[in-house]
Amino acid sequence: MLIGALLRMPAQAIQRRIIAELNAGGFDDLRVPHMAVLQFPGPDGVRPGVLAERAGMSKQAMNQLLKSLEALGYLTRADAPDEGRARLVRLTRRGRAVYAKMVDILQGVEREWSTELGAKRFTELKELLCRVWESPLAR
Amino acid sequence: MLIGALLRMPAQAIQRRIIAELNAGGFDDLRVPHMAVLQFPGPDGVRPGVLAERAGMSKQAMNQLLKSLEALGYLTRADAPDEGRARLVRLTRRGRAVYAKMVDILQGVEREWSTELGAKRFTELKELLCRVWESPLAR
DNA sequence: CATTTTGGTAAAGTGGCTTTACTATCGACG
DNA sequence: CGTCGATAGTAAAGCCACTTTACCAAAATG
Repeated sequence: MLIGALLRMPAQAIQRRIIAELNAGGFDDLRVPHMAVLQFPGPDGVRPGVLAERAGMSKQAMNQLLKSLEALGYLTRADAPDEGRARLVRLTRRGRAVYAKMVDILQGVEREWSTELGAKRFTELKELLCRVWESPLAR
Repeated sequence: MLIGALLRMPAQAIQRRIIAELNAGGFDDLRVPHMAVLQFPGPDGVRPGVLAERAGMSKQAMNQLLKSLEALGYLTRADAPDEGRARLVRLTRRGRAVYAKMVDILQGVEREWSTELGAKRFTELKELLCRVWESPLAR
């Protein structure tokens, strides 16, 4: 079993679970593509272009997602105070609520994995993944 | 940093790299959605419906991908010998070539990570991910 | 101040996925 | 053996996300 599949499968499982639990928990208007915006570390105080680059998509595509989430009441796009042409995404109360819910869900996943693997091994896993993340390989 | 991001980011990086290297290596007609078919453990000898379930999409969507890959010469859809209504996907020579290329790319990634982390830690990482995969959590 | 670059927006086009609907085959049961 | 429900696959229409192309405004460059 190669590393690609070993990372992809649990990552997908977590993604499906987040969507399902958000939809069941009062945020039934969120769809898979919206996750590109809400992904860690979240869009609050960030420029649209930066979000686009993070998500690996065009600025236009990101802008559509942002307009959608703005219409649904999760965020606003305000003019940046310092630079005339820039804008800043700000989460609304509802936006902060959904982000907090996502953190909750993920912490639930971590508790389950920790029980399954043992706390020591789970910590080890996270540390190894952190090392990968810090290295330039994962970019 | 929560486990969702720690798994997602390297998984995405690997995905991007696979696409880029395949496109640069003589398979420039493959797009991201096609990866849903070529994903481990590969489509050879498998029924369309099974592939759809693996990829987490409808049978119709999978069928469109299969038709696309058939038109590009990567696979064929033959009638299953045992059951009249079933079909079996078979990789063509070109299909096997691209699958082998994907394995090559992933082994390259594994070598790099192994160098970066150290062989011992990399093996440890894979073993932990295997444990997660074997447990029912990752489904 | 003119030119280029950068951040963002807008609209049309493309393509992938879902929904709805259908055919063919298999298995179970009377 | 024949009917009926379930299963495997296909087909077409609609929707939605993303790209492409084009554009405007503000900043940086000279």
